Amino acid sequence: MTAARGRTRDAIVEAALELFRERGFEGTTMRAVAERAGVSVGNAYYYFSSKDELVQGFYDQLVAEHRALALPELAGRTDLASRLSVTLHAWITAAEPYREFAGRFFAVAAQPGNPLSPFSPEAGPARTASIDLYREVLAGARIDPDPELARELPELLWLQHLGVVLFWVHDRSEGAARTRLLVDRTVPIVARLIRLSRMPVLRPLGRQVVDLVRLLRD
Amino acid sequence: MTAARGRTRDAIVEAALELFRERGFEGTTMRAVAERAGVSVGNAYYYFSSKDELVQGFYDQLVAEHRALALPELAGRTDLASRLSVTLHAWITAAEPYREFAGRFFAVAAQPGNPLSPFSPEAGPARTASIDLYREVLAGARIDPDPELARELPELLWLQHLGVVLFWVHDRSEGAARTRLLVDRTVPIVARLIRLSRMPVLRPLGRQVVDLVRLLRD
DNA sequence: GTAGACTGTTGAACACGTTCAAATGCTCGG
DNA sequence: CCGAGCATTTGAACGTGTTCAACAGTCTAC
Repeated sequence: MTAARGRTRDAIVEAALELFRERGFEGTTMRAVAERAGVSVGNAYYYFSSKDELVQGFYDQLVAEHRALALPELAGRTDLASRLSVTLHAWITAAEPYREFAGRFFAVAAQPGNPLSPFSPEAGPARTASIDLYREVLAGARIDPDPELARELPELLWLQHLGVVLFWVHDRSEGAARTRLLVDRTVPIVARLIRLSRMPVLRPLGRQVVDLVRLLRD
Repeated sequence: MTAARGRTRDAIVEAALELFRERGFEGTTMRAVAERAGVSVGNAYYYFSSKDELVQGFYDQLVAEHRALALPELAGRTDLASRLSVTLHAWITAAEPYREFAGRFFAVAAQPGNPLSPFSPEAGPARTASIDLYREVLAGARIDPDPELARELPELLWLQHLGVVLFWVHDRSEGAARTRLLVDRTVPIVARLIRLSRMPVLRPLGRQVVDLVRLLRD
């Protein structure tokens, strides 16, 4: 019975997200998730092979919220620096409610081989969605970078995004103020580098960076 | 009895490192550590407040081994790119025996607030030692970077080092071949950027980077 | 030398993530 | 309608990291 299957699954995810918000990741026990979802512990494990896997739902949701928040801000802007800026700030805003347990969560995700790692196959859809957003950020900007570099730029901007996330996770400042400052400082550097990428002196550098990204991707 | 205290502590660290090597981090139980060290479980917790904390010993040892391996290679070299290269390759060599459990370990270390985080106060000595090594890497090279930038370069190179470590943790290739490739591709980029840092067009960029590092450091 | 305090040590007990054999419900060919 | 096969569900049980009340050993002050 597929409908029932879906209902049970959804109930478990919903209960988990609620509890994560209420008590954080560590503070949430599988027994509590099962109880709130109205199922047995074993049943939760029938659908999710580990506690870690329960947060994939949160993962997907965050990407969607980020997009929903960023797109309206992007409309009408053509300057790359400002497009990048609103996109990164939108992420910080979208992630805000999860700050407390995000640390633990991202630590889990940082584990190699973990399905929650942003580089894992399982996270492929969420990763692609995120990279695509940066593709749109670039598409709407009046820029004219080195063409070779241009092809890798969405992925490069996504890597910048990951860097911001990494910083955010460690950021304990009120309202993630330091992360916002980091964004404000980083964005002009990146925008300037992209603008300069056509300069003859920097051409070889651009090529090296392109090679590097391709190596990273396999 | 300070001597006994030290002896017990050492026995626990030693047992832990042995077992980590034999069975990995996850495969090592606190009960096994305590048994091999000839103490009770509770006693192990008297000295180390968690299993995670047991790996601080490994941390310190690795930094020392890295230095010991890098210094002889550095002697006689004056080209920055090659000095950077041998230093990073030396780290990969030093870390090789711990590849299997390093993933779990670094995941723990990536957790904000965790004493094992490279940014934590507890890891201060190991961090300083590592940054100092890069200070020496720079000191022995014939380079002439923007002076403002020069002051932040050791820390910047250490950040590059962290990036390599992060990649290495996820690298499953034979003999960490991909990480070595990454180093070979990254080092020329960094060396070129430093060389170019005096160029007028790049001056403002250098300043922005310096500001950024200072922000990161608090 | 002894009382008291402090340091070091013990192992049973706890809460948790996870597993698994067994029970229950569901589907579909006959 | 039956029953065989499959999907779903259960909760007790296991092994783990961690805690804690109790005990033992050592030092200090008198």
